Amino acid sequence: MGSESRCENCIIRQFNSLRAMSKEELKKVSDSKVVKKVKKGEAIFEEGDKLNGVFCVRDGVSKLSKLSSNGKDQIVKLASKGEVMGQRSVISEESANLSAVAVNDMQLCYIPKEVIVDSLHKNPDFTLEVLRHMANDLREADDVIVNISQKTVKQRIAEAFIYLKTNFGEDKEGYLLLVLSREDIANVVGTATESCIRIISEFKKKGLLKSSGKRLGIIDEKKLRDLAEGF
Amino acid sequence: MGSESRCENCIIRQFNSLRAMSKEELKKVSDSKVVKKVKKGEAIFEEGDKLNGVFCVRDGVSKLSKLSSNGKDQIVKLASKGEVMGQRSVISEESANLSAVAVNDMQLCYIPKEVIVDSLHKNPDFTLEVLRHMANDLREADDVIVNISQKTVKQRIAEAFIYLKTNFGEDKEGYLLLVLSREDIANVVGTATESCIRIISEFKKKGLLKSSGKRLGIIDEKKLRDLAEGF
DNA sequence: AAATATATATGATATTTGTCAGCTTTTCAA
DNA sequence: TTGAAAAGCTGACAAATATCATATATATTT
Repeated sequence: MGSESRCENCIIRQFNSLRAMSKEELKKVSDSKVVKKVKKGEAIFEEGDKLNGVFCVRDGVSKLSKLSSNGKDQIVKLASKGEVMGQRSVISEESANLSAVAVNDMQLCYIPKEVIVDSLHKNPDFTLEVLRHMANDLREADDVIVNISQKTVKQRIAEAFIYLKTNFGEDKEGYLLLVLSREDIANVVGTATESCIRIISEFKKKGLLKSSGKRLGIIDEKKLRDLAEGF
Repeated sequence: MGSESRCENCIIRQFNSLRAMSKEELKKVSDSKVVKKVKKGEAIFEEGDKLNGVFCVRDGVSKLSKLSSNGKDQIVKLASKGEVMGQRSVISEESANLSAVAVNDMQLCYIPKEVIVDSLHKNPDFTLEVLRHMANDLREADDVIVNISQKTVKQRIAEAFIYLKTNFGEDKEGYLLLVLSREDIANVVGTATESCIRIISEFKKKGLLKSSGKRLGIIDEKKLRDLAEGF
């Protein structure tokens, strides 16, 4: 087994709360973890599932969404390299409130909850680190609430593109690295797919966005930002 | 000083994360805390303030809201007896992302952050308890996101009344104990005040709600629930 | 009690957004 | 490669919601 498959040596850990674990704790995690490969479109877990562990994203992106009573999915968060999914459910000892589906091919480390829960009780540094991450998620969620209820669909779509660029980057040609379908973008923004398509078309016509195949790229970031702010 | 003014004896503590504190920790908290009285409409802290402590609600209700770029307030949470406000900012070492304003006359205990931060580093039981509360807030925030983006204003207002009844109760005459202005209800739901008033009027005409002065009461809870679910 | 301010109410209208239908393009597997 | 399925696109229309104007009721101050 290569040394990079040991959590102690995993660079990704630096980005999440596992960095606050001791050598011994990491050894336990590493010994009990299972590496999983998930293909684009496959589910990692579903709303209502009892999670017996958490998933640490090694590669790829997952959408965390919740089905509303009218049958539409609302994407609440996009989790990428370094993020830990399922923590909330394990901590609350509740079943998952969100579904996780792979947006592209993914590599995950599945860590059984026992070792996590054990550290939560014994290592305050780790617990505090998890708490800090959750505090950050909560602030982001509050921001999303304000945006969805106070901004127009056009503003939110403009904002979504800025978000995709700053969080997932773009290639040398200026296309967003994270490729989402129009439906997924609509589900992030909380609007109908057709409305989303219409506005993206409008942005293309106005020279704010460009597209090539299913890839989308930002041409005029400043104008998009202004739009998102309501100018 | 009456013994009920000592945190060790405070019943309210049973509802929040302070219950996981040791006797000694509570003694420290009690010695450093300051009781504050805030009148209806007064601000406790504002978005952007640096918080040097947290506020434990002893009595009354506070609205936690965020100003959007279009100048409207979005109420993200209503905090009542037992809840601790400002935790998130203290944990993240960031300035407040929300404003807190008293909805009615309030009594608060202000606890300097040092004693909280100290316990967060030393007492994993306490940290875990705070984490559990925050995990719960996060789940609630996710639910709000889905509701706001997928339900109609009418559904959300129906839901808001169910929420107000289950969380704050009603008097013997069947009026909600927590009295909110139509504007506040609109800001909880994320809609224009006029739209909110219109729908409340409609609900009154249909015999779902009743009003007397500024008090509002639920007449037909079942129909309200059905409405909220989209029937 | 009168005067003023604030909250609630309602109509008319404009804007935004969703829905349905049909069409074109792309993707993917047989 | 070719044909089915999925994704993207666009128009027409309907529904939901916001905005503006104005009226009335309620609360607050003088």
